[in-house]
Amino acid sequence: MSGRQSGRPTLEQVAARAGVGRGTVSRVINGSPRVSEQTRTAVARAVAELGYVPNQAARALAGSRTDAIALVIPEAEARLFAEPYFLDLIRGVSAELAEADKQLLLTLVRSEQERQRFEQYLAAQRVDGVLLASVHGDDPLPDRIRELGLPVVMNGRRAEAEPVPYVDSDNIGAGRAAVAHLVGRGRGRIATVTGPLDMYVARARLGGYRAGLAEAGLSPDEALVSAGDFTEEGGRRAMRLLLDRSPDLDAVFAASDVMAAGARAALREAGRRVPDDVALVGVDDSPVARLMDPPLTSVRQPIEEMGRTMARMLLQEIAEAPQEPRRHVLPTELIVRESC
Amino acid sequence: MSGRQSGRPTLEQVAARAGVGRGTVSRVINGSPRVSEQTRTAVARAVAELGYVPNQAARALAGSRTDAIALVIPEAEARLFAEPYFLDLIRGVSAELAEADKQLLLTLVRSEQERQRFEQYLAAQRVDGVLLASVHGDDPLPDRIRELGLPVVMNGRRAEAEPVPYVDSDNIGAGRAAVAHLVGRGRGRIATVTGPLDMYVARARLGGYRAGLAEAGLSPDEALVSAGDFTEEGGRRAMRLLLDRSPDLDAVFAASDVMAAGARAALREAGRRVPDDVALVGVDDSPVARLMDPPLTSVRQPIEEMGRTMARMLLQEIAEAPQEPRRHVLPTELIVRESC
DNA sequence: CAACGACGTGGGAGCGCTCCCATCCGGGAC
DNA sequence: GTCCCGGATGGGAGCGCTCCCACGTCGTTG
Repeated sequence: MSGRQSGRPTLEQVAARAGVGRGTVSRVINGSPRVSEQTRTAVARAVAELGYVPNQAARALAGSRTDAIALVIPEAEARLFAEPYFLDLIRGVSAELAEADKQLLLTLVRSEQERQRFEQYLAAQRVDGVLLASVHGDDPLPDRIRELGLPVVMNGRRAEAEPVPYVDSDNIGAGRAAVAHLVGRGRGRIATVTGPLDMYVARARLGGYRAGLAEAGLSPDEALVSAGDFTEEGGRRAMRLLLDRSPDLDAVFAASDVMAAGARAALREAGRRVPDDVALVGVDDSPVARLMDPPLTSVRQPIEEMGRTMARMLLQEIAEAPQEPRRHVLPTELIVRESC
Repeated sequence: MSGRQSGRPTLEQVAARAGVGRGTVSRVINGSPRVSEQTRTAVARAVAELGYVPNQAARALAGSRTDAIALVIPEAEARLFAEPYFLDLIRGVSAELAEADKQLLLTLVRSEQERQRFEQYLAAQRVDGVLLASVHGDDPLPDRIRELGLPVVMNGRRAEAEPVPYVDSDNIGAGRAAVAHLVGRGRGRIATVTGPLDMYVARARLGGYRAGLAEAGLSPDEALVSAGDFTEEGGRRAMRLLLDRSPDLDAVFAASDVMAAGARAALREAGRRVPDDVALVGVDDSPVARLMDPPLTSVRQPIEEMGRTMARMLLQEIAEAPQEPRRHVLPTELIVRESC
């Protein structure tokens, strides 16, 4: 209730009130150990009395660090995965950053022009590091950012071997688990609707599918593989193609829930019952899976946890104290419902 | 390709290169008209040659404006509306801000403690203004922020009469449109599953439902009104209750798609066919609506447009040049599908 | 008992920009 | 020719902080 007369208080004013020097207050604020207990309390009281809050701009200017990190999401993908994927990711990142008292700058990139503008930001020293979601197979951005000297962590990777630090989910394991489950239910003609194969995530899930077949002693059959594009319509088309080519299939592993929904519609059109005639498994465990009829068995990714891990890794890179490895592959989990 | 030797270039260096003073370069950068054409070009060339990008922190410190705005989303709601609602909103906000070259700081608030921390940020002068999504009926935050002297714009409102600038969708119109459609299809016993009535949005949709009945000359019946909580489970419970109380109902207006999905499940359990026995309408036009069986008729809100409008309003408030009114109610639109 | 670290502290020197005032220049009015 | 005015320009004075060096003031060592 005091000392509020002229704008926000500054370090200087706190120092005067506590009867110490500017440097000392700064030390207390930043938790330096080189301050006596007595002084510390005196300063803390002055801070409380004046309601002092450090000016972020001044801090950033003097200390050349912003306490903010950027999360970049390509707009096209945000639309594609309309699912809560990105929200979950954001939630995880946000939670971890909040604990570290860092700001989250969200950047939706929707055009090449905006991507360039974003590189400008980086150059303007607005953030201490960058989180990249959903990187394309040939995206040069991660490397560009590193050239600028900024720490980066990606969600997913561009290829099996990825030089830039990343957090991915075990997409191969996801495919294997799905196939194993279907095999366990007695299915022997298991088809798959893949994502676009220029994305590593799609290739990995397909690889898992193949590995699953091999482990079950089933021989691969390219007629049972059809490429979708992670959209519902794409799933529908791919499913029609599969039914056409291999009418005897008795199960389908769709590389995403949305495609599974499309496949389900195509199955209905074709008069196939789920799960009686054809069992169905998706990936993502999105709300859509729960609401489908019948509810969809799906492989869950720990999306929020990926977000948290990314943020944690980035903070360590920024602190130049990477304690964890620079690559993380988090486990997936099969959620069994009535679709198989 | 030049002058890259010592960190990023500063204003001073650009000035030296262009053979002018610091002030002049600043004027050019900021588009001041008081610069001769000739000087302007010379400076522009120096900027390009050195790859100069203004340091944001220095700008903020000297100019006391940050070119960043905060978007605050209560975590609980983000979970509730798991739908793409917030992503769409973010998309709109982001698009508008990108055009104005402003940064978007996303803040997910998940506890009272974090809310207080957020107020600290504001005091730390990190942002020029605040966008508030999904405000509770009795949320004091909007007023608190205004007390701090920061411009605010909310998404939705706390009550019919709302002092703080806001952008809302026409929820009353949504209810009326839904009912009118059902009446047009020959339904006469139209029930509704509402949202939690301590939220204005829920009350408004209920109000629209009632207005719709009145306009059709149907008499209201409280046995046809049941409160949900915007969750699937809540929708299911409310629907069961309605079937119990009014077995003769022939249509339901659910105040959200998610609740409609719950209601649909309850109808299935009860052996009622949709739309033959009971017609169903939701609100949001979310992906869930499209994927339901049968696909759900739903009232679409212009979410992304709301985001854009909010951002535009806020920018005007910041510039102290509000050209638009401080309240916006955007129209909704009925998307007809097979559920009625 | 002098010399010497170690610790706690004060405050100068910037960080890179914006704001603003003083200065300069040229052309028109008298 | 002199005076005046307005537009263009240079650069000082901060903005509020961090960094770091210098300065006591002790307790300890030889």
